[in-house]
Amino acid sequence: MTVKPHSVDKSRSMNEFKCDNCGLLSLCLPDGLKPQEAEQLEKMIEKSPPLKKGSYIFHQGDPFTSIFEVRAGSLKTYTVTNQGEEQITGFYFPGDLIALNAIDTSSYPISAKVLETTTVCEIPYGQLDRLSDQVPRLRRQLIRAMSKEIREEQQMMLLLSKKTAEERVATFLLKLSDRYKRRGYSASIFRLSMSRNEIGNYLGLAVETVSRIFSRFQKQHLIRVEGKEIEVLSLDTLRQISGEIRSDDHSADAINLS
Amino acid sequence: MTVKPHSVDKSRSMNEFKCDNCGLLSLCLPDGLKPQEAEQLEKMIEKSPPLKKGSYIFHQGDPFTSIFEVRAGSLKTYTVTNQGEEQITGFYFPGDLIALNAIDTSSYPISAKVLETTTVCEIPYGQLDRLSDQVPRLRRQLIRAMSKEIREEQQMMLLLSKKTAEERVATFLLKLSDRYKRRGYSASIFRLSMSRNEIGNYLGLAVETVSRIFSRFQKQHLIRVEGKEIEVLSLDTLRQISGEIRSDDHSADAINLS
DNA sequence: CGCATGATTGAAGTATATCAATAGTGGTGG
DNA sequence: CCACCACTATTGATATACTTCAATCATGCG
Repeated sequence: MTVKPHSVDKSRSMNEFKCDNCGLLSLCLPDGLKPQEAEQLEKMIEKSPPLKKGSYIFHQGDPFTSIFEVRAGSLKTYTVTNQGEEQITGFYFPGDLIALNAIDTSSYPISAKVLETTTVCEIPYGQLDRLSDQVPRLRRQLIRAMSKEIREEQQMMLLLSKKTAEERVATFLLKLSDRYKRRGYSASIFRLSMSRNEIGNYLGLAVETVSRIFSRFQKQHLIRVEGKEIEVLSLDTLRQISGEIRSDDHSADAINLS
Repeated sequence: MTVKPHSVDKSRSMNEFKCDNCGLLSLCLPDGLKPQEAEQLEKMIEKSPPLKKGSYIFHQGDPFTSIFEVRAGSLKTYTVTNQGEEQITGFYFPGDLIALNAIDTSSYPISAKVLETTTVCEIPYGQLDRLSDQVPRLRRQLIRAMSKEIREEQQMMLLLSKKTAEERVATFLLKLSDRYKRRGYSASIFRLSMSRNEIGNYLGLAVETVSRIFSRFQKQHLIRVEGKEIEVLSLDTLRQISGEIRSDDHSADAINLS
């Protein structure tokens, strides 16, 4: 099932794949690159064949060679503790970059496992690094992506350290909703590509707790759950529960003191 | 008490400060820079006067201008939730870089508050970014530092999500020990610059729990606590408790134990 | 020095985990 | 295409690690 980085199919026919809508150029590189720069980048990138659910992009401990970008589908990354427990460190969707945490190491500190049929782009880091010398914009985009990742993980620390189970689940659903929305999909109806178990693992909760809270939210008509299908019925209420008030901009928002 | 970034004293006499032992050149930039490169970097960096305990390097929401490096002392960074709760995201010691999470934002997403008399170097990011164009090594070091930060936060996620209170405290002490050791101080005797409250906040525990576990560890002769003074009596046992077995080869790639 | 703040220790409460049992899903091969 | 089986999800009952509340003790700063 494992697909090693180097085993990514390099024999794709030319032009079958264009980086035009590649995340490193769009989502991850919002400023865009000049056509010429884009071409250089494109040359070094290899697109994987569709990877089946359960296959690995890389395993924890594998020698680090490349970062990856999700093109389609979704995946999870996780570390394994010495006790053999798995801790999911993130879920990734099209446009997201993976393995930014491996850049200054010799081997991947996490595993990346595909949640549904997924394609990724492999970006050999050595080449990216070299190209960065010539294309400052590329370097900037990489740094931006990393900075963002740091912030998101700090948000996770806050979630894991301070939030109740309900707040966690609400936050999780909102985050998903937002990510789908940014990608042009519905913000209110989507399909969870991860299991309840994986959600619980990620959120620091038992499966049963996740399940119970889904049921509770459904009873309160905040969401409609049907297996992996989720419909968010009240983003606003969910936002209140999540503890992220996010008053969009007029942020004079009073302290919501309880 | 607040010291805004722009208010950092720029009127220091020349040569009172040398970057030779600056973390961006040493700890954070292990490969080192060529003398000429170092000089360029040095020119843009402003060293703060000693900042007193309780003062701020920057506040959450302040416009982002610079990253900072701790030169002496220590500080904490934290976010504030909408409910007004504080979540500490990290403790920083000499050589550590702060505000790597702000690079792609217009304002600092965290506050940085000094825990004891501390000096920092201010590195205006615009200038650093420009210099990075000319000095690839600099860019690489920045990226390395960020990659490492991402990994450390993932370790924190694991800690917060999977570890028991005892494991958390043990892990915390080991991490501190390791950081002091790397800086040339004793790995077994050191002074906690943060309060029990701050430790608890960081580890996702109540103060009382931290206190109790300190007492318990002391009773088991794993540590000796006397206020803020800590002596680690059995690194090995602590390591076992921490859940990070680390088959201890003193590796460069050491488990980035958080 | 003295008082506010931080630390410790004990007792009681609670959110969530764990255990357990049932129900639902989806993938596979006959 | 259906039937089967393993896996995943749901729901309830019980257990527990940690929090919260409370009271005392220590510390260090003005």
